Amino acid sequence: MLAETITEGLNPEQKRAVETTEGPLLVLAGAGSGKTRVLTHRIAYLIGVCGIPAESILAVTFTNKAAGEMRERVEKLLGPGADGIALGTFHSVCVRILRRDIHHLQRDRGFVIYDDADSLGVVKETLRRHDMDPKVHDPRRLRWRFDQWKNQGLLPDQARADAADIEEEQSADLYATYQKLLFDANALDFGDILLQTVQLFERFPRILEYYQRRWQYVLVDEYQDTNRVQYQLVRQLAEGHRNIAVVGDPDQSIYAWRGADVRNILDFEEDYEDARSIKLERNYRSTQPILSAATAVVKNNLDRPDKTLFTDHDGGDPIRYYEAFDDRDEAAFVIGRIERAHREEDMPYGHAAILYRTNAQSRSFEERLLEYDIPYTIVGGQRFYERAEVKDVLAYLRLVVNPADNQAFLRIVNKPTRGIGKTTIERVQVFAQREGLPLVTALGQYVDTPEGQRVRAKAGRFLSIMSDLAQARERQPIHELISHALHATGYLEALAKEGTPEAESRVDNLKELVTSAEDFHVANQDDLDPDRGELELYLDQVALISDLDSYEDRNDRVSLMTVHSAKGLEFPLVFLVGLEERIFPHASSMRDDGGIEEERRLCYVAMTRAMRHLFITSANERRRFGEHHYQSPSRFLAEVPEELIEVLSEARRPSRGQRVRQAEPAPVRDGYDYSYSQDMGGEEGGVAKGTRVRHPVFGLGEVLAVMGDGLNQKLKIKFERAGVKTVMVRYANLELV
DNA sequence: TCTGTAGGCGTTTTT
DNA sequence: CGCCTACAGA
Repeated sequence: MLAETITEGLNPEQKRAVETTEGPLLVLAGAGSGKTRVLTHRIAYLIGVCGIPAESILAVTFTNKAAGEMRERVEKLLGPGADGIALGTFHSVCVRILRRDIHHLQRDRGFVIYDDADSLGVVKETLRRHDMDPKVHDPRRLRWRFDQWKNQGLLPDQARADAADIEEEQSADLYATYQKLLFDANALDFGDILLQTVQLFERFPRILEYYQRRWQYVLVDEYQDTNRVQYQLVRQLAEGHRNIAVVGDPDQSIYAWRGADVRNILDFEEDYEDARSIKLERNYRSTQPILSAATAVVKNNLDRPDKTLFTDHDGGDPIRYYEAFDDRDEAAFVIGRIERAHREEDMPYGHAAILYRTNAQSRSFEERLLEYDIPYTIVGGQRFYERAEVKDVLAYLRLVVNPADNQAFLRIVNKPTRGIGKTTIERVQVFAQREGLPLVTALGQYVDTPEGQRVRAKAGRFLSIMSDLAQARERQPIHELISHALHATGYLEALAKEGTPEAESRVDNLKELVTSAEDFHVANQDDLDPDRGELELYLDQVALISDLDSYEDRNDRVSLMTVHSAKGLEFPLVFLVGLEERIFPHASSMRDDGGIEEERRLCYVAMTRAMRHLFITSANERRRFGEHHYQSPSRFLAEVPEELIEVLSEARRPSRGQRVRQAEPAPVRDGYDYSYSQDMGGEEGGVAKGTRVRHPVFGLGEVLAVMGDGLNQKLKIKFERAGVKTVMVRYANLELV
């Protein structure tokens, strides 16, 4: 194949990045600078021009979507020659390694992958084993801590050795128990997948050598988002041949909270001496105003390498800013604009994206879109494979594959209810712990003990379902197996009996699951692993899939997603919403400078998603947790040069009558406080029994009773239309009448 | 043991 | 506000 065919159309820097095949290479690629292009052309160049076998190339990404896109584009360049490239996420690559070699760590190759919910269950079990109260020791927080340790590449004993205080030591002990429980369940959590791989390589150099020899060329995408373990893994694999190419952008490092360390990319040239580095600064995506605005914002970060993006796209709209009265007004504005562009300019709905900081913000937009009957997709939030009904069925299958999967067992022993309640389960747990058995096995033996007699018949039904499924698995393809399980377990029947709209939608989801399993079956027909059945492969896949991965950019739907999810995507028309202090930047990021800088990078990522039009909005008043909060526009807004912004309107607050106010501003309650809430109430406002007030929702009413004072003062009010309600003075937004 | 409901609590971002 | 858990009653 001719080198020119592959490098054609690349700019000089991109071309250099493609042709520099040997030795360590750092590509600093600004937003929209053709990063994926470089990666894919580089792979094609290695194979097509240098004659490197596809099998010798490893390319790692963070999302399956990025991996899929890359494979597609390489295939376009090479045709079927692209088969055999190891191309996947860090997690999927490591799972493949572990499926082959984890037995060296004295573990079973048939392990299951635990998701967040499963692992939270294990944390709770951990606390139980230590006789600790989950109310005192927050399970989520503990899990987060374990995860951080894993991200750092630390096993329990190392974590304990590094512990700064008694409390951390205690957590490290819990971590040890947690790992033991995972081990017993023959399960790995997300963090383990990476950590155990690094462990494997560290302890068995000969296995590492095998992979080093196999993958002569290693490419890493989004290198700025790698954490410690990922860094170690890359290092291990690149040792020896040192053909390591990493691509990334320090300005787009937005995963520090997950243990990512920008230093990995910033220090690359020191880590790998004689590394070459190439900067891609030409932007092919956005107009100049958008680029200038985004750059102006991120330039406020002190800790960043100098880099300026430029574009040939001359002209372009200024950024438009709308300050909304409240979240509903904000949604109305955004949807109105989308509708107008669709109607007047024939813009396909798929060209528009609404980006927000937190998932919870999607609601008001969703409502409005529904109202206007505009098609949309929400990426993230509740994931398909995390829906209760889907997880339930999958739990049956997981238990078939791996009887040690106690989380799966606990999830479905009594689902649908078959009379195996809490007491029975607790007894079985005790029995299992004493005998050192997995729970299913323990249940089988428990029913033969004298105290187990009572549940014998009920448990027998469950156990026979399990053995029926085990047999069905031998002869049925995955989608039929799932369908079989839905019937055999009585799951569908139970839902049908409910008859609620909710149950119906669950049935729909389960149908969709069967359909998608059939797709999987068809797609995987040819590469069957004799060692591992279809079911195992399927379970791996669903465990590692994310919502974004199944997101197809359909041309006819508005996209709604968090800024994090939007990384790597682009849209002609972008609405960056909720640009308010304490939302973006988020309140929890304000504890240290690093937090604010990460938020600022996040803002940069958000703005650079826009190709042609960028709208920014903020709302003065917002309901959160059902309470009213007042916030000021984000500091990031002030960082955009004035001449690049067109302000569309000043929000005016409707003023009717005197507001009920509290004399003193609210003291900050804690780090999470949204203290822009307007505090009202107290005697100063003149609220007393008999006072007539107006509530924004309930209308006119009369105060029946005043309860408490200060911040937590509540009023019992009899409303003319809404009846008697109790409201918190400081959130109710009352007016004196 | 199951089912319904009251109360508490939470939201940052995700492979 | 809405979800989940804990608890009470059947």
